[in-house]
Amino acid sequence: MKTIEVDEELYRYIASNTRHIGESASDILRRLLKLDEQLASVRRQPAPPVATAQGIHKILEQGELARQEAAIDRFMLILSELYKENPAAFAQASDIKGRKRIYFSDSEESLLAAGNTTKPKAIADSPYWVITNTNTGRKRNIVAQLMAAMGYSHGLIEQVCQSI
Amino acid sequence: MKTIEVDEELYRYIASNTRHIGESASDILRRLLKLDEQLASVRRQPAPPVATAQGIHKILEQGELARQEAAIDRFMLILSELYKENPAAFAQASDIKGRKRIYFSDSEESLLAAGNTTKPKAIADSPYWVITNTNTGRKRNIVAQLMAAMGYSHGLIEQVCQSI
DNA sequence: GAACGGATCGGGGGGATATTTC
DNA sequence: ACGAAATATCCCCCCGATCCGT
Repeated sequence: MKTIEVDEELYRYIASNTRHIGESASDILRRLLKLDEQLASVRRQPAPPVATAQGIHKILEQGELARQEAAIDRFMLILSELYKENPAAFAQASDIKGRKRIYFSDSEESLLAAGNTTKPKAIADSPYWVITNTNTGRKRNIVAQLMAAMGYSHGLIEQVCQSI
Repeated sequence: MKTIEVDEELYRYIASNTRHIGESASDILRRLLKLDEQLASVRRQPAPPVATAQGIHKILEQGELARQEAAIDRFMLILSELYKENPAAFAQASDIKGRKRIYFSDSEESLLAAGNTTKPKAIADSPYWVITNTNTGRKRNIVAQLMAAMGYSHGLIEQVCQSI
C-alpha cells in the first residue's frame, strides 16, 4: 500500500462513489478509472445455471461428508465441492459478506484486512479463501447464502446445512 | 489535503500518467477522472425532464431489489438509483423534510443536528446522505415524496414503494 | 499471527411500536 | 380533546471475535 495526497474536493468525490461500507479508496478508484474493465464486465451478469449438483450429492451420499470429524472440515469440503461444481457461479456468488467482514476472497490479505482474527483458510482445489473464525451456525449460514446465490434448490441447501 | 491509500498497481498506474514533472497526484487524478468537467455538468442543472427511469425499471425487473434482505437495503438501493438516473432532479427534490428532521443532505452532521439518533447513511454513488431511523412506512413515504418531486408517474411510484 | 475449533457473549443494526407533536 | 403524522426509544436478532476447552 502506498499513500498519496488528494485535495478536499477530490476526496469528497471519491468518498461519494462508495458502493458499500468498507470499500477502500483503491477499489473505488479502480472502478472509476475502469482499471479492471474486462473483469468488471464479466461479473454481475446472468443468473448462474443450476449446476448438476453431482459432486454435492456424491459427498452427501457416499458419506465423505459424515466422515469428517469437525464442523470446519465439513464446511471446507462443501466449499471445495461447490467451487469445483461450478466455478463461474461460485465466483459470482462469493461476494457475500457480513456486517464488516468479507467472507470470501482470492487473497488471504483482504480477508485479514476486513476484520480481526478472521482465520482465513484456502479452499481446496480453488483460488479462493474463506473466513473461518465463526460458530457453526454462521458456517451453515454462509453455505446457505452461497448455495442460494449459486442457484441450488432450497431442499438441497437444507440438506447440506443439516449435515454440517 | 487528505491522504488515501492505494495499492501498488494503482499507484504505478497513476504515476505513469504524469504529464510533467512535479504534477501532483491530485492533478493527475482530476485529469483522469475528468473531475472538473463532471462537476461543471452537475452544477449546470440541465432541467429535470422526467428521466427514462431505465435504472429503476432495471432493478425492479431483474430482481436486484427483491434480492435485498432488509427494507433498509431496498431503500438505499432505490435512492442510489434515483440519484444516478437524474442527479439534478434529485438535488432539487431532496429538500423534503419532516416536522423537525431533515431527510436528505450532503453532510452527515446536518442530519444528526436536526434530530436525535437519526442514523444517517451515505447513499451509494452519490454525494448525499439520508436519515435512516424510521419505520418501513415512513421509508415508503420518503421515497414516494422524492419520486413525485422528481416527476415520476404515480404508477411507477406505487410500484416501487410496494416493493420496499 | 501461529494450536485450533467454535461456543459464548458483547455490540450494533433494523425497524415496530410507544410517544410526542400538530 | 381527538386523530393523524412524525419522532425516536427500545427490543430483538444478527454478527463479530474473544476466549475457553480440547
